[in-house]
Amino acid sequence: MAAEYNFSEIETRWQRKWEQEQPFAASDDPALEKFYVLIEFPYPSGEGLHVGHPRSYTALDVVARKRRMEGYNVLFPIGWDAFGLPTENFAIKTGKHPRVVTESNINRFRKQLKRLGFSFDWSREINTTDPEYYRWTQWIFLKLWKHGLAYKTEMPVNWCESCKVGLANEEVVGGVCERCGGNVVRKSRSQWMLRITRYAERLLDDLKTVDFLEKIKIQQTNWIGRSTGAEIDFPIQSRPDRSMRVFTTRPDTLFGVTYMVLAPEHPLVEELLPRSSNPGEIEEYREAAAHKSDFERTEVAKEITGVEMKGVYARNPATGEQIPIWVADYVLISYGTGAIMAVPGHDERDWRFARKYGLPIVEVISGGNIEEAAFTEIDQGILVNSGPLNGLTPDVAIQRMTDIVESEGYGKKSVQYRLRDWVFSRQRYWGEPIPMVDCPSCGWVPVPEDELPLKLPQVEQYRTTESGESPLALLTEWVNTTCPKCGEPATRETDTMPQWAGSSWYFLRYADPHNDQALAARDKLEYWTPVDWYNGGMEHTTLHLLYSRFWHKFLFDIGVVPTSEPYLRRTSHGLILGENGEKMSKSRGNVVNPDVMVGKYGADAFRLYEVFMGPFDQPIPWSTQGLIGMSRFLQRVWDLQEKVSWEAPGSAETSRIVHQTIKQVGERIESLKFNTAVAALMTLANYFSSLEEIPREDWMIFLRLMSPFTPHVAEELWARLGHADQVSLQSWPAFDPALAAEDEVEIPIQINGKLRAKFRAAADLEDDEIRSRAHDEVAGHLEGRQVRKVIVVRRGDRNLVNFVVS
RNA sequence: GCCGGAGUGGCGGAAUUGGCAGACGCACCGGACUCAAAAUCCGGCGGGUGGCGACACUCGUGGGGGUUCAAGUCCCCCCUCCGGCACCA
Repeated sequence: MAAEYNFSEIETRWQRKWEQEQPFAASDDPALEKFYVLIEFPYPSGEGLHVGHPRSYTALDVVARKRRMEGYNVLFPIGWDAFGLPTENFAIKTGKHPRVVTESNINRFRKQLKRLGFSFDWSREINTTDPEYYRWTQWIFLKLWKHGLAYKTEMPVNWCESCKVGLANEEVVGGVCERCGGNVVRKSRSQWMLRITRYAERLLDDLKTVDFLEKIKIQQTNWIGRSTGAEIDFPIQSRPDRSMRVFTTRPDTLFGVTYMVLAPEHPLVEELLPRSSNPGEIEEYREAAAHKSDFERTEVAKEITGVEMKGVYARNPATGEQIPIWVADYVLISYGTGAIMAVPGHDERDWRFARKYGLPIVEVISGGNIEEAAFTEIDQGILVNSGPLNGLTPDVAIQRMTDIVESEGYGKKSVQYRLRDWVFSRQRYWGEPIPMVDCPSCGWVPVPEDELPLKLPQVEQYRTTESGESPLALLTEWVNTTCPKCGEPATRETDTMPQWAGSSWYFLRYADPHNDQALAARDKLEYWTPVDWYNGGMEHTTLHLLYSRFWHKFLFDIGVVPTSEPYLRRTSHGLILGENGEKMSKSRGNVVNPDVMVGKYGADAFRLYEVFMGPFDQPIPWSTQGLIGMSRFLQRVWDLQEKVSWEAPGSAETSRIVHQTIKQVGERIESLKFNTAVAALMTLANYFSSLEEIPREDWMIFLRLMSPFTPHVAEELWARLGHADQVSLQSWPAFDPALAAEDEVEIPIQINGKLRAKFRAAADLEDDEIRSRAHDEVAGHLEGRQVRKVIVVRRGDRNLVNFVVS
């Protein structure tokens, strides 16, 4: 009689062995074929591990373990994305240093992860808050600066009026402060920016070269938001030396322009103000627009407003017509040229605006009813009232007009991106200090590379100052320094980097985590990168993925990394919801604690449930009952070892099912269908339990297939067969199609598409034979009816006969 | 508003991409074991009609229409839910 299935004893024992022997450490041997599996490294929050974390980790652990068994040298690393707001907020509340808080959070996370038996290479653990790590984050920043990709400019920040704190965008929820619910306004501040827009085109085009889930590519594409069109100059009548440049995607509608609009922040407004007859009114409007928060600006979206610059006119370069100029905040300074030509007949917003202020609406494309609504279709209608464009379709007219403006010299083809430059400053304590010095005579001067890391100094308080500066600004002796260039007194930058900084390159550090000469040695990067398979949450598809691709492309350009894309394949997992189907949160009281679950049912059952619960990429509600089902399954598997026999002869049937399972499990892991991979294993186990004896060879195959999912129990059962080595270090079972093939198949018979009967036949039976056997089987149904056609389908194990009768 | 995803038993979900709808698991029901319960094992489990019965017929994948010998899967229209973006010219 075998011993009880004591999962906790078994799991602790194997985990201890792995801890001592480090069997999953990746070796830097270039002779081996490598495979780099990456999960998003966690933020070590004070709440500890969430049941959502292990969903992705287990899935990729399955992949990593399978690849190892397939003979690859697998790198499956782990680390900590440890800078960030919750820790800082906790520090503000308790006065504990964020470093101390971070350390204890990490210790807890590490312990929790180890308890789940992931095959991480713990020797490569990294931590973004470690000065030896952020030294290189700062180094990359200096390189960006040197190449003109970092600059400082006035930018609005989110400012909570009641907390007196600058907020990150993520902390502004519905226009109010996430923590106190106070009103958030925009304050202008000088901020560090990164020119990600310079990479917009490559970030977009290179998506074609990588294997990301289609929806991820679509989200990135939308986020980058490429628009092609033309820039056109409209001369200002009273200022012949000035013109107003607009961007439009519809140059074909140039003859329909009835007014122009400048964004309130547009510099031309200032210039033209004295020429207008109503400067006061315009000033007032600008003031009001400036004081609107983002929230108000979008809230008021339905109500479109503006003010005319009376007495100032532009001239339509195509028609020579005089057109009025308006200032309106539905035009954004940050997109295009900050100015538009308004075509109310064929743009929905312009139409609403024209209606409201009684501006003329001219039809230049027939096909709609511009009295009712703007006609915006691009694949319908014919150009009218448009001189040389008359009679063309809009798509042709767009090309024609672009050529005209170019040849006439008042415009040019133009591509605009919705992507904005990356606001890289945070007025926060718990982040990487930006290694720059402000010198009165030299301007911004980088801290010399050999002085990195520029360590985060000790402070008394962690809160952003009343004036909205980082807490570092209060450290006079730290702020006051000398200029690295001229040696004169200068001041340090006190802003820190956003949390996105450390995570934009961490996967490179894993290749060579202890290097103190470079972020990683070139040969190690050449060996390990790019990442072969990266999985993470959909919430990171836009920002993190884009930022890290941007940094990687930059590092490629300056010769630091060998490839221009960091990740070959990117997949994503769905959220785990509470049992009630709502998002898990403390306030909803539906949080499931992984420690409790692992304690009660074991890590193997927990892992198995994490991947079995449903389709990997979809949100799924948690079900503790479902987890209990997994623990029952493992108990049954444990009991099966009783039946394993050296003598059992093995049968064709058993081999067939075993080999079908090898195929299914393998394929389903590769295509992220972990839930059905587990189902196939269960089917095999159910089959085993119907046998009197299980042939030892077949059982060994089963254990190898199980081991990526439930490594502890698989090792234990493997060891109990008398093996001294580990099952996770065995090779992945080879699939033999000949053994998997059925020699007899069941053939369903349909009459007019309706199932009427089935029969069993040899798999190699001739079609004619099948037809006549099938005919006999359903003779009763066919009596008195005329068979018009017989369809026989023979496709692998998909067989079918259909009689079409009348 | 725009972009994406989804809608299948009481529940989570399968269905090799046009070929037997409901794999696998949960819940539930019945039986065995037990003094009893739990655990475990065996059996059942979409709806309807007929039959004591193995079974037969019939309806059934959000709704409506279509293509096809054959539709959960393809096409058109509509409804609902989830995620992302949102005055982007």
